[in-house]
Amino acid sequence: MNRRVVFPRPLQYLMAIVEHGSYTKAAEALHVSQPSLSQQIKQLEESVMAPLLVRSGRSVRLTDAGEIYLHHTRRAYGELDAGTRAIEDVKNLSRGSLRLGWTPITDFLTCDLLGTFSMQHPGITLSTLEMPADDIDNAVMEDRIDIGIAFSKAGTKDLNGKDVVRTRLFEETLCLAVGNSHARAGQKERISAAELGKESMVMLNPNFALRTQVDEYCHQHGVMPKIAIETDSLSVIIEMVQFGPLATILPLSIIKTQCGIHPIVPAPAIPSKEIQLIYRSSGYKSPACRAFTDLATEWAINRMVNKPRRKLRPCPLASPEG
Amino acid sequence: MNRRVVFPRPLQYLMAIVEHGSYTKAAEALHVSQPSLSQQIKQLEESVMAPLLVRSGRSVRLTDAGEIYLHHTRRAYGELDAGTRAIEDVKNLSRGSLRLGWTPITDFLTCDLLGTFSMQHPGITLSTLEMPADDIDNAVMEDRIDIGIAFSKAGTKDLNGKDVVRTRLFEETLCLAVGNSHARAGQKERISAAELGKESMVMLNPNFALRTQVDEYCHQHGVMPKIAIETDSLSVIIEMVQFGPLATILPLSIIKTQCGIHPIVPAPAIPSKEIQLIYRSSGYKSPACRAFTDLATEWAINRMVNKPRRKLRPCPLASPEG
DNA sequence: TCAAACTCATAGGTTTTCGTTATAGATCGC
DNA sequence: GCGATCTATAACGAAAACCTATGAGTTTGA
Repeated sequence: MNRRVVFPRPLQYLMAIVEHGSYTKAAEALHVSQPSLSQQIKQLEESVMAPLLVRSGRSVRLTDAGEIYLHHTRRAYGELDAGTRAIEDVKNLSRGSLRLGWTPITDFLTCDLLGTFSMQHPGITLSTLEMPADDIDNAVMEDRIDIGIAFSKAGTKDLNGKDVVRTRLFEETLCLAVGNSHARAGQKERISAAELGKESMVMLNPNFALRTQVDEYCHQHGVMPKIAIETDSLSVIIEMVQFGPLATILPLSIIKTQCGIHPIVPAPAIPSKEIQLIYRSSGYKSPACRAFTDLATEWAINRMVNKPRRKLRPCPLASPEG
Repeated sequence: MNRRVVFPRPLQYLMAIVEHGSYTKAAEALHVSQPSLSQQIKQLEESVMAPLLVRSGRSVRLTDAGEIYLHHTRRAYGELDAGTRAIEDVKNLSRGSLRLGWTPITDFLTCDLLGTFSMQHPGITLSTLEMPADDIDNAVMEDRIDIGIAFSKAGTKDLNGKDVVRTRLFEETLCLAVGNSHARAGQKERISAAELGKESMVMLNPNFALRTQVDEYCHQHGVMPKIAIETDSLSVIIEMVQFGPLATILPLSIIKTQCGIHPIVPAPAIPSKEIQLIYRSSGYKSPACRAFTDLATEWAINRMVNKPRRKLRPCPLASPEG
């Protein structure tokens, strides 16, 4: 009889009495006085409006009703016992869930992190939501997601007193990317802002942080980018660049992991952007959430070290590797 | 939230808070003050050593652990709720069990009663134990069976102060029984004790009440019965009589229900014996037990009225009929 | 058969738990 | 920022659970 399980005393007593076949023995086992059992059982019988135990001199036995009621009692006890053990599982990270929000860019950059986490904690159910960068802060605040992964927001209201906190994971430098058949394929030299303005580009929609970043860069250097195609799909961009004459601007590490596209570093570098973890600063953080933030920072450090990485087809949640 | 169900208050509160999404609303619904909920939930969280609810200003939400624990809580609640409803079933006789003890003779006389009961209360699980007449009283006292059906015991210690009571169901007259091929087949006249002593008989073992009864009768009339075969099986006896030259002595109603055997009434009648219901006088009687005794007395009365009955092969628990 | 031992039930007093009121701290909407 | 709303805390009172002492009924063993 586990004291740690929340369970009605009368029912614990009932089980113990049947188990020991005697009020007295059960009382000893439970470290309570025997009259306590008498009283509690009496009240229980009144509450269910039926006798549960027959006290016939030598032995205590179950009535018909008692037999059936005890069966349900035991099942209920097992259920609550399982409940407390399940809580342990949550604490151990052998159970739980984690809702992750990220953008169409950051998923490419961190899906490996997700794979690592999933492998380390196979019991945690991960669910990811792709969403615009602007939504992520709200989603965190409104508790639609536990953790967000996004680019740092451009200066505007960096920490507006809300209870979300953003921590740096790593930085990404932005490069021009061209395919194998592109005229600049294999170019080692850096490319100037002016030259960059001459390339036909496939780019993300202007509501992406990455796009506004590029637009600002071009504006600062007095060039007007030639946007051939706009899309909200990173896969589309990569596909177009891989097999066509169009260029694009993407984080360097994404370019490196994709087959058939090559980076060309711009001469005045495009200001690098921070990839950040976004989560509630105050309030409850589930064990899974805490574990994820811990793993993420650790992973970001290792990422700097093991820079060379295998080329991958775009595939969030792909097979994990260091 | 049913007050009649035995269930831990903290868990009832937890369910209500989640249901209403607020401590205050749950407190109103439960007709308790709001601080009660705060305290109980706090204690519950301490007892399971994990936060279950996140109070984040506007809304109250479940934590990861709370989600899982609530699931188990609801199941446990349902289990105990089902338990109290199951007790109602027992009282309604739509569930329950009844253990019946009888002898190899009385089962033939009352299996129709059993069939009737089973049909009236299909939810009651009947289990029958065939046992020597002498065991039945002990079995009732030791609560191995709920009800016994046996012949009245010959005078000896009729009611020896124990808490078993015997009530009369009906009486049986004992007759000589012969098969179709027997010399006396079809005899209408009564048979004297002396003539009876000349018949070769197949009889029950001497430890059966019926047998001792016959032995006494013979002794009183100064005849020595010719026992050709002794057995403890009534079926064997009937089989032997049906298809052989042997006779036997059996209750009249058994003879009447068997094909191919015929009764011959002895001239000084063998003292008739009472078939009795045996059960505990004091202590708990299950609803099923009570219902059975009620039905049995009613059935015994009707039995006297509808005397003619169909011929049956020996078959306890055969298809019921009036 | 009787007494000792054992069982559960009951009564009265004590401790613990639970519930309530009052109030403080925090958050949300205006 | 201020009022409204919600939860947490504190202190007190009510209810319950528990314990000791004792009684009634049974069983055991001499």
